[in-house]
Amino acid sequence: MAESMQGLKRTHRCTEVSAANIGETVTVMGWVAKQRNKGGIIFVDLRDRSGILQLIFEEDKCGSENFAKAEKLRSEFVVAVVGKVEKRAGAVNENLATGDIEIIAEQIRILSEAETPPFPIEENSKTKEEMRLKYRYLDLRRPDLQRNLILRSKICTEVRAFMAKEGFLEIETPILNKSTPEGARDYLVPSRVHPGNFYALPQSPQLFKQLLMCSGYDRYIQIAKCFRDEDLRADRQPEFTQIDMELSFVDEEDVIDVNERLIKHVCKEAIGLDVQLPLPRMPWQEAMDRFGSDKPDTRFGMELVDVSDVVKGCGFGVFTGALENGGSVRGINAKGQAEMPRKQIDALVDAAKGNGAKGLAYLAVLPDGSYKSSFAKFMTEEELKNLVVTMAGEPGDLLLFAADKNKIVWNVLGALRIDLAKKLDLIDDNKFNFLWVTEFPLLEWDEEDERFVAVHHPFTMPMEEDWQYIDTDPGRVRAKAYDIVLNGVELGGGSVRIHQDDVQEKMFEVIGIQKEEAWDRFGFLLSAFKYGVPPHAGLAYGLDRMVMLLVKADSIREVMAFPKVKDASCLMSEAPNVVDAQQLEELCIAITKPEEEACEENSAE
RNA sequence: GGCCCAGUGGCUCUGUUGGUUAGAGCGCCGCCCUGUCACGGCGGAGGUCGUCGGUUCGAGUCCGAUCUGGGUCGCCA
Repeated sequence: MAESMQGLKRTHRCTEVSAANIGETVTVMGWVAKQRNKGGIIFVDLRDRSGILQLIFEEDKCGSENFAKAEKLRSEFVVAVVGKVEKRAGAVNENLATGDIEIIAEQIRILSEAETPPFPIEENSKTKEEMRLKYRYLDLRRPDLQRNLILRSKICTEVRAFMAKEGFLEIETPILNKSTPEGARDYLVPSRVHPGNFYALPQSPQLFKQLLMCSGYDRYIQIAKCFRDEDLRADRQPEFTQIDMELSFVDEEDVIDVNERLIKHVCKEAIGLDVQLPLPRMPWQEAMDRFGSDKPDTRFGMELVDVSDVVKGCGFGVFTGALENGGSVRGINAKGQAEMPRKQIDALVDAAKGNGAKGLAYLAVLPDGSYKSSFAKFMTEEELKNLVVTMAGEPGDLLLFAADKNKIVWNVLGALRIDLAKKLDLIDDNKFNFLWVTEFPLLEWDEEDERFVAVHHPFTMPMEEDWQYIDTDPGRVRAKAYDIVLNGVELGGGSVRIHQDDVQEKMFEVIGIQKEEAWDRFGFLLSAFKYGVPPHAGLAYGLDRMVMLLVKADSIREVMAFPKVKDASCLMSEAPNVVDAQQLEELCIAITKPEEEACEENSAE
C-alpha cells in the first residue's frame, strides 16, 4: 500500500540537515537503511545519496497511526517524514555527518514498500560481482558507488569549466560512422535503408575532431562515448568515455601546457590533490630501457639494467644467443629476495613465459656472499662477479634476467617488475605519479603482416629531425606523440597531426596504404585537407580510468553506472539479445552463425 | 582462443586424510524491550553443496566435461 507524496515537498537531503536547523520542521525523503525498534521508541536510519539521517518515532509525538507505520518499516522502504530537528538526546554518533542531530518524526508516509534486497546495501560490499551486476540498480545505492559516480560527475563538471575558460568549444560528433578498419574491431550497425551496408560506432572521434580543426573551431572538447569490439579487462570496457580534445595552431608544448593545467585543476577540485607542475617527462626509449614499459609506474624503483655488454662472450648460450640475434640481456634486482623459495621463483618463471619469454635466469646473492644461480655453471667466477656488480647486487638480493629480442625482454621484465612490486608491497598507493612519455616511435614493424604500421595512427606527425630516415630506416623515426601516464596506467594519449600533403602521402606509402585505398577510407579528411588545414594537435583521456585512479578503485566497473562483464554482455538487461526475424528481414540480414541456436530462436518469434 | 582463481542456505564463509540427520556469522520471520546507532533478549524458518557424468560400499570432499563470474596473455592503430 504505497502512499502518495501529494502535499509534501522535500526540504533537505538527509545530510543537508544540520545543527543549524535545530527547532525547524523539515520534510525528508529517502530509503530506510535500518530500523531499530526498542519497543516504545523506534530509530530509523534514513538514507539518500547524501548520506544517513536518524529519525525518531515515539507514539506520543507522532500519534498511534504514524507509530504503527514506523513499526512496519523494513530495509529499502521509501518514506517521506515530516518532523522537527533536534539536538540528539542520546549520545552523538561520531561516524555520521548528522550524528549530533535527529528528526523527531511527526508524520510518515510509506511511499513504496520493498522486498528484502538480495544482498546488503552497505559500504565495502563483499558480495560477488556477478550478483552486484545483476542487480546493479541496488548496487548503485551503496555509498561507495554513489561516491564514485558523484566524483565522476564532479570531474566532468570541472573539465568542462576549465576547458570553457580556456576557450574550448564542446561539439558533438556522430555515433553512426563510416567503418575505417585498422586498429580495434568496430561495432557495426546495419543500415535499413542501404541493405548490406553498415555504420560503425566510433572507436574515437579522431577524424571528426581533425575536420573540426579544418572548419576553424580551433579549440574543441568533447566528453565522448567510444566503442571497441575487443576483449575486456579490469580497465577496458567495450563502451567507454574519452575526454577528447583538439587544438589548432599549436605544437606539442601547447597541448602539454594546457593539459598539465587541466590535470592540476581537476585533481585539486575533485580530490584536493596538489599536483606540482611541470609534470615529469620521459622519452619512450628511456621508459623502455628503465622500466620495460611505455607506461612506467614510477612509484617504485627496481629499474631494469642492461647487462648485454657484461655477458658478451660469456659461456651461457642463452645470453650470448640472444645477443647474436640482435637482442639484449637485461635484469632487475629484487632487493632482499635471495631466499625466495624455489616454488615462488618458478612461479615468476612461469609468468615470464606467459609474457613471451623462453625462460627467466636468476642469481641469488646469498647472505654469506655466495651465489645460487640457474646459470652459474656456465660462467666464470669473474663473469658472475661483474654481473652482480653491474646489477648493484648485495648479499640478500635476487637478480632476475631475461635474454631475447628487446621487445620481449622489456615486456617480460616490465611485467615482472610490477608483479614483484605488488607481491613485495613496494607501491605507495598514496602517491599520484604523473608522467609524460614522449618521442614514441612513429612506426613499428608488424611481423605478421610484414610491413610497418603506425604506432599511434597514420595521421601522427613525425619529428622533423628524424624525417630524413623515413626511407632508409623507418623504424628510427620518432613521432610527435605523447602519452600521459598515472601510476603505471595510460591515462591518455595524443599527437601532433600531419597537415602537409606530402608528409601524409609518404606516411601512407610507408605503411603500405595505396593512395586509392587511403582516399577510399579517409577521403573526406584528405579532401578537407585540400581546402586549407591549420597545424593541429590533440589528446584524449580515458575518463573511466581517470576516475578509477582518483578514487583508487581496482576496476573501471567501479566508476561506471552500468558496466558489462567479460564477454561484453550485461548481466542486468541481458544485452545483447536475439532480435526477431522481422527486424532481421528488414535489414536483409541472415544469421549463419552461431548456427542452430540463434536461428531457431529467431524463427520462433 | 590459451592459462590461472572462484562457485556450499538470501549474503559472506568454515567443512579435517571421501564416512552417520552439512555448520557459523549476518540477513529474514515471530514475540519482548523508550535512547539505539554492528542495538539487545527469547524462539523459528531456510541449503543436498553451479550443472552433467564417472570412480567408490559411500563424494561438498577425488576424476572428466560443461556453465557462470573474475584476473591475465593474445587482442586493444
